[in-house]
Amino acid sequence: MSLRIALLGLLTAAGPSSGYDLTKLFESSISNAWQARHSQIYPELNKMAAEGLVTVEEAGPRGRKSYAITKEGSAELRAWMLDEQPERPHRSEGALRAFLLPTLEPHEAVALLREQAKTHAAKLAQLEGIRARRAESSAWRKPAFGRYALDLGIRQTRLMLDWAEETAAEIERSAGQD
Amino acid sequence: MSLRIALLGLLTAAGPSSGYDLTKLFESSISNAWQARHSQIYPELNKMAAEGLVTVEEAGPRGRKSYAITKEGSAELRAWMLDEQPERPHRSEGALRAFLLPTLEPHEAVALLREQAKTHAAKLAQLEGIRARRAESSAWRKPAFGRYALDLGIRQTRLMLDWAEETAAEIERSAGQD
DNA sequence: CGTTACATGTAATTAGTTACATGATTGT
DNA sequence: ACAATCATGTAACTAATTACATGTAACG
Repeated sequence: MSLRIALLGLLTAAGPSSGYDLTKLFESSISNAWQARHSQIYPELNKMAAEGLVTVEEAGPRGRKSYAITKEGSAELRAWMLDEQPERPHRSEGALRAFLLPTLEPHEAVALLREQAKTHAAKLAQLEGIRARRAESSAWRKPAFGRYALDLGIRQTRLMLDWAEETAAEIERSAGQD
Repeated sequence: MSLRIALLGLLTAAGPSSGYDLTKLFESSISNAWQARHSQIYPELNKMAAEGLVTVEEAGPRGRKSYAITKEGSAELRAWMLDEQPERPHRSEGALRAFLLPTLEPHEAVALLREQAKTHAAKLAQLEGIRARRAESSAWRKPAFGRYALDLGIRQTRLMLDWAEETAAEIERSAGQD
């Protein structure tokens, strides 16, 4: 269901778009929140069109199909935002790795965490760059789109960075006592 | 692949266990990191046994099968921890909601965020309770198992709580200026 | 004329959820 | 006897990934 919601959200945020456009939007704007490949997006758009959540304006070069959200689509999106239960199953390879850290030798765990800290630092720099350069650059209909998710993404990345560094330091300290 | 890793990790952390035990461990200990139903766990254990990553000691009442990790299984787990690429696709309904916040009226968004803050506060209290009561209570072979993942979970939950409250306050402030 | 980007699809496979199905042991 | 818990499985379906397949328009 969430793919559908993400598509309806992008159509609201960016206005009428093709499947191709939406595929790129997944990569460029909400990849921290959700992602999908074109092979999943195209069939879903066709299903949604059949159900009346979006309309197709078949026009444009190369068989391009532009989709626009309908009243029904907006209602579905709104219902999801307001009604849906808060806590759905959540999977995180990062958290799984955290759980499994004690399967490694302390020096290996420390090296792994330091490596990950580097990756998170790079991602953090990238996200902060986006925040600095945002403003009117984006294609959103309201400037607020993307802002809250970006802020959340920056906080989460910083959290992972701090956690990795502090946990590495802690393991080093306790291993040194042996 | 991650289900397999999670199972190998639990068998390392808790020692030989049945599919039933592992199903409960998913619920009670690593639900923040990964979850799986028995209908996914049982077939996966059988596949892993066929591939030699675990051994079956068919014994115990009610057709209970106890699984133990093998050398090959440990090697697979270790390889995943050390070799695997860091950034795999990540989906988060929480982040998707954050992106979609501007589709709501400001007062609705504020109400939603405050509601979520409550949920996160409850979860935080629960996790901190677990941390306070831990020590020798758990079935882990090393006391460190669960500790790093629990710390990470607490940090992440606190982050969501803070983000929800601060974002609610911010939206309220900017909506008040209209 | 060739390459890159645009543009849409389907097929095969793997991962995960929900529902169905069955039976044994323990405790009251 | 009854209920709760232990214990394992399969079937049907939905979600997602990877690979296959095709063709058009724009740019140099």
